[in-house]
Amino acid sequence: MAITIKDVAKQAGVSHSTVSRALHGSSLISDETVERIRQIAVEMGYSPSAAARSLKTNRSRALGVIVSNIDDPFFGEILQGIEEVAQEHGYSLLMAASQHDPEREQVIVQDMRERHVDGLIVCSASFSAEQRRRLLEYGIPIVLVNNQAAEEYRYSIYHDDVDGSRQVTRHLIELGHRRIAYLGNSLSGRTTLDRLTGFRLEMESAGLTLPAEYIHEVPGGRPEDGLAALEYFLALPEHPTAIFCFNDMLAIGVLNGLHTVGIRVPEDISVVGFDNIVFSAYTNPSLTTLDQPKHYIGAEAARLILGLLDPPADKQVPQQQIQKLKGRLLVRLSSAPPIQ
Amino acid sequence: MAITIKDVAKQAGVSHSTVSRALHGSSLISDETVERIRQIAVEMGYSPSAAARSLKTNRSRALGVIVSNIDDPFFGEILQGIEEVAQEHGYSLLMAASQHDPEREQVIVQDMRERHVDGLIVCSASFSAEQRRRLLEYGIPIVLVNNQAAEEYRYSIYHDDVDGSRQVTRHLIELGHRRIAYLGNSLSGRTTLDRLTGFRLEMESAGLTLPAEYIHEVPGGRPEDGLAALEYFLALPEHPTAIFCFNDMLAIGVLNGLHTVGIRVPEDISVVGFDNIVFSAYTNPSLTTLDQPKHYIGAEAARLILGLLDPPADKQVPQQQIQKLKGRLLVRLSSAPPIQ
DNA sequence: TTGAAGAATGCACACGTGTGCAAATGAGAA
DNA sequence: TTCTCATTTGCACACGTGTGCATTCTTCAA
Repeated sequence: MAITIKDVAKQAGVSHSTVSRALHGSSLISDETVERIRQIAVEMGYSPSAAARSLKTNRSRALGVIVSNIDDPFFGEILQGIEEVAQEHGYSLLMAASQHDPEREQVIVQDMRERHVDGLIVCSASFSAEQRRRLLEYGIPIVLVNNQAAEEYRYSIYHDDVDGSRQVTRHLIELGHRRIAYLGNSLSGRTTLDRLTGFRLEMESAGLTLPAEYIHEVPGGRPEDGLAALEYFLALPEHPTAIFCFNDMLAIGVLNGLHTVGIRVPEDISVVGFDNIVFSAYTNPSLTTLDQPKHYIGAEAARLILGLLDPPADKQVPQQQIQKLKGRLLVRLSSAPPIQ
Repeated sequence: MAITIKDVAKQAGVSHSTVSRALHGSSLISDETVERIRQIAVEMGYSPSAAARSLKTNRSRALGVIVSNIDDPFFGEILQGIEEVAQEHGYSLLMAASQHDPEREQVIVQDMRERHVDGLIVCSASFSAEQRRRLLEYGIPIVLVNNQAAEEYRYSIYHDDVDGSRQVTRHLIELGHRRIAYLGNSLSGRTTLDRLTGFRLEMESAGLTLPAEYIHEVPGGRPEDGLAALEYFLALPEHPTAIFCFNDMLAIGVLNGLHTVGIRVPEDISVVGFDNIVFSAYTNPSLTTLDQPKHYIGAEAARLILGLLDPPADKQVPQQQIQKLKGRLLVRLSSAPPIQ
C-alpha cells in the first residue's frame, strides 16, 4: 500500500500526530522537527489521502461544475476561466454534463453530494428547481452562471442579455434596417427570452413594428439548426433585411445557407450573432456579434464561490451576490445598411 | 450533520453493518430487512459518503482527465465522449488543464494521486516522461489519447495521423497539385510530425519534390496562428498551389487571410485541414479535411480504462492495448484542381 | 533543591464505511 | 426435549487523517 502518515512517523521516530502537525506547519512543533519530518516525508514519497482528509475535515477542496454540453465552444471558454481560478486556489474540478436531461441532472446532483463538493457552479441553462432545493438543503453553495433563474438564487453571475440584445438591435436600426427578424433557440429558456425582450424593447422604442412571423425559434443552437431556420425566413413573402441570431453558431449556419443559395451578406441581408465565440471572427464575412466576456464570467464565478468558502478574514460573507455583466458590440462585416 | 449509515441503523433498530449490507444487496440479509432498511434510508434522505467509502475500499469511482486546454473545440468533442461513457458506468470525472505547462502538469498529477483516481486519461499532446513514471509507480492506470509517445505506454488510443495525412495528400496530388505546402504546429509534438511524415511519404511515392521552404511551423494551432503563417507562404517567390494545414483551426485562419487579400479558394489555391471540427463544414468555402472520430476516440478511451478497472469476469485484463483508429477524408469545396 | 511555567510531543478518539468472524435465532430431526 | 444446521444479525476492527487534552521535557526563578 501507499505510504501513510504513520509510516513517516515510524521512520522519524515520532507519533503520527506530530507528523500531521509538522506537515501543516503547526506552531506546536519545533522548527527542527518540522524540517526533519518534511525531509523524511519527501524522501519516502509520502502523499496525503484526500479521502481521509475529506472524511475528517468535511471539506473536499473540490468544486462541482455542471454544464449542458462540454463540446459547446461557448461553455468551453467559461470552463477554461473556472479551471484557471480553481487551480490557482488549489481546488479541483468535478465536471459533469447534463445534456438537458433532467434524469441525468438528478444523478449528477446526487453524485456531487456524495462526493461532498465544497461548492457548485451550474452553467446549464436549465436547472430544475427540485435539484436546486435539494442542494440548498444539503448546504452546498451554488453559483449560477447565465441561468434562467439567476435572480432567484443568492449567488449568481450572468450576462445582461437584455442590454446586449438592445445594443445589437440598435446597431441594426441605426444602419437603417426596418424589417428585422429574430431567430431564437427554444432550448435556452430564459436566455433566448431575454434576448428577444431586448430586441422587442429596442424595436418599440424606435417605433418599429414587429410582425409575428419575424420571430422564429428552433430547438437547438448549432449551425445546422441555423440552416434549417433559414428556410423558414426565406419562405416568407417579404424577407427581412436583417436576421438577429440567438447565438453565433446559429448565425454561422445562416451565413452558410445564405451563401449556398447565393444571397449576399451584407449586401442583400445582414446577419448578426451573439457571444463572440472564437470562430465568429473567421466567418465569411466576419460576424457582427455581441462580445460576451466568457472567460471572465467563468473566472468570476469561481472567485465568487471560493470567496464563500474561504472568506477573507476581514470580510463578512455576503448574503447575496448577483453580478450582471455587460458585453460590448463588435461590429464586423456581416452587417451593413439595407438596400432600399 | 448529514445522515449517516448509523442514523439509519438506529432508526431501523439494527446495527450499522446490517444497513451497509442491506444497501449493497448482500445475500446475507433477509429480503424483508433489506426492503425495510432501503425504505427508511430513502425516507431519511440518506446519502453515502464517497470519502469514507473511498478510504475503506481504496477506490474512488472517479477518473482523472488531463487536457491541454478545455476551450479547444477538438478536445471538447473528445471530452464529451469520455463523459458519456464514464457517467454511464457511474464514474465521475476530475478534470484539469495543463496549459502546456510542465509545472502545472506536475501539480495536477500530484492532485490526481492524492484524490486516488482509479484511472487517468491523458489528452494532452505533451506529457513528460517524469510524470508518467510517477503515475505508473503509484499504480494508476493511464490511457493516452493522441499522445506523442502513444506506443511507449501499455494502453493508448490514437488516431493514425500518418495514414490520415497520406489520404489528404493523395487527394491533393490526384487533383493535380505539385507544389504543396505543409503548415505545422510546433506545440503539438508528435502529432505534427506524424502528419508531416505522412505528407512526405505520399509526396515521395508520387515522385514529387518538396522544397524545404514549403514546410513551415508556427507555435500554436489557432486561427490567428494560421493568419500569421499565411504571410510567410505568400512571401515565397513561388506560391504553393495548395496548403495542407495541421488542423482545421489553422486552416480557418488561412482561409480568412486569403479572402482578405483577395486570393480565391479553391480557384487560386486549395486549402485543406485536419480533424473535422464542427465549424469546418461552415467555412466559406467549406473545408476539405480529415474526419477524425473524436467522440468515438473519447468514448473508446473511457471504455478502455473502465475495462481495466472492472474486468469482465471471463476475460483476462490485457497486458497491453493500443488502438489505432483511422479517419476518413472529407472532400468539400476548399480543394480543387490547380490552374496550370 | 524545588516548583512552576512554557514548549514539545504522544494518547486516544472521531470521521463514515466495509467486512471477517462470532453470536444469536429459528427450524427441523432425532 | 436436545442437538444440528442454516439463516440472520451484531461486534469489533480497519482505512488515513486531524485535534483536544494529558503528559513529558526543558528552562528558569525562587
